[in-house]
Amino acid sequence: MDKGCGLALHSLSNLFPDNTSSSSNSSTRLNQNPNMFHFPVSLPCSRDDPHDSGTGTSSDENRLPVDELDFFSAATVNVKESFHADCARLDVNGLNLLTANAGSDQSTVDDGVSSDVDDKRVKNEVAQLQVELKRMNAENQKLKDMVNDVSNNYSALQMHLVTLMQQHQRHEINEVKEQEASLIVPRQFMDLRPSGIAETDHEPSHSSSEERTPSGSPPNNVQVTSPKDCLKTKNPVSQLDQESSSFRDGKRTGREESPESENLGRNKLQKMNPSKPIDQATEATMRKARVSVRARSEAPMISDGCQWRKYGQKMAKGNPCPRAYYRCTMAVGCPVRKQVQRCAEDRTILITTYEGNHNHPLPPAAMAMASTTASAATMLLSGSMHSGDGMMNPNLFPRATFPCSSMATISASAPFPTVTLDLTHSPNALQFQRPNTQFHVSFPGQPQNSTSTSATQFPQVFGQALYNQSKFSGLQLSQDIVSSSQLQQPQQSTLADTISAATAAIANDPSFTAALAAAITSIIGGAHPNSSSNTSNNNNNNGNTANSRQ
DNA sequence: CGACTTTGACCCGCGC
DNA sequence: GCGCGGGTCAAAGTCG
Repeated sequence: MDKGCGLALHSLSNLFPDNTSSSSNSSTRLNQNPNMFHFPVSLPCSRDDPHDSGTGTSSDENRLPVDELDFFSAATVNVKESFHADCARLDVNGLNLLTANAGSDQSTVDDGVSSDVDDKRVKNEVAQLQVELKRMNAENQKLKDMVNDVSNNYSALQMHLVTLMQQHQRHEINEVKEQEASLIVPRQFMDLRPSGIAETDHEPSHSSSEERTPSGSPPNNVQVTSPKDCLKTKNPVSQLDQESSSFRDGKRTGREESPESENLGRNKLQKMNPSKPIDQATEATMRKARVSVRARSEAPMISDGCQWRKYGQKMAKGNPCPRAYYRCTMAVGCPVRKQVQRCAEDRTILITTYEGNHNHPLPPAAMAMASTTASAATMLLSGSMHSGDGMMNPNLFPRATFPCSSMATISASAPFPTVTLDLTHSPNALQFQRPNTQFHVSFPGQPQNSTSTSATQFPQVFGQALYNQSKFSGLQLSQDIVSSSQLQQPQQSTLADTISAATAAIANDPSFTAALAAAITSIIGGAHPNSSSNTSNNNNNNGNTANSRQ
């Protein structure tokens, strides 16, 4: 009940901001913590304010202590009048507090009568508290429903997004294949590969995923297990993951889970079967497509909802900070890896590069990041893998305006096609300002100065993924990305507010859970984010052992 | 004792 | 062919 008293004091003071005579202590407390959540119940301690000197009025007791009764008997007129005025105003404010007792309390100073009155008042207060408790429970249930709705909507949107992306990719692949078919036909006559491979290579009925599956790999190496099939039907994201993992499975050699041997097998296979340069390049690009996130963080690693195991560390050239290599450990054989390195120029900037797609179910927090990487890989492939010279074909990108086009660059520095999201600029500027985030789209073999024509057409669907990621993964997000994604978002103004509040919290604490709490808080629209960020942050860190151990 | 990190060695691709 | 740099492996060490 002590906590309830504290809350009640704040509530009462909140209702009576000009009440200084009777509740000086409560006013003092309010001033000390003006941001405390104002629980709208103010019954048990409303009367002990004037003499709150440690004796404490317990509402669990039906009878007040004698000294308190004596206090009532000897109370000054000013205090009494102020108290009853408080009660009257409390009633006016719709809480119906103490009004039944106010008159009788004013009419008598007899201890016995006052005791009865206090009993009634306490009972009344208990009843009021119970009503309020019920109301709060109902409100909590509403909030739970809201959170569930948001989560469900997010999942549904994510699935829909990936489905659309796959459809789009298939469409583009078919178009390009038709275009390339006429160019490749003369070369096919020079191929020494078995005809069966050529048939499968150009089998029009195959989906894009099947086409990415190495047709030259031994069939018995392709794992089509029932759990994965279940994943395929359940989750489009997992379906993407399954595509990438299945083609890796086809490459596996002696060491089952060794990515190195995968590369080795892939390279050997490519040497043995050089007649499929396009598909092999496609596979390599698919595996090497990367999403790089630059964010300011003092933590050794950003929390993204996955569990990672460090498997290596190297000193990269030109950077005094070591580069750490992590592998996803949420499932055996998950091909997803990430590299974490601090920026050489600004060591407060943490550069996290993701590669690959998960082949297992993910928690919601990790789903956001997985969706982003999958989206990035898909988008990169749709623009890079089918152009004959390795250059990105802008015509393959859906038409979408990208507000930060001036900040987008195409770099040849990246060895693999890489999308870089630069989130290192001032989080305060995220509130309602425009471009601070730089968005880089890097492809190998492209000159640095061939800027932004392709990036301007970068699908806004990726912006959607980034929006989701930033909202649910604890990453800072610029209004640039958000604004592009909001082209598909209803309730734009409220979303902007939500994102602004969430990013403000994220700037202080880059953990996912804190961001989620802040986002939910902002959706709810009233509570203070500091009430939940600390504990949620601790919980989140527990889920990332690799992070905690560093 | 199992899970994880550290770190030197190894492999591979690429440029010269 | 050689050297460099990136990426990974795996034995040893560490931690809870």
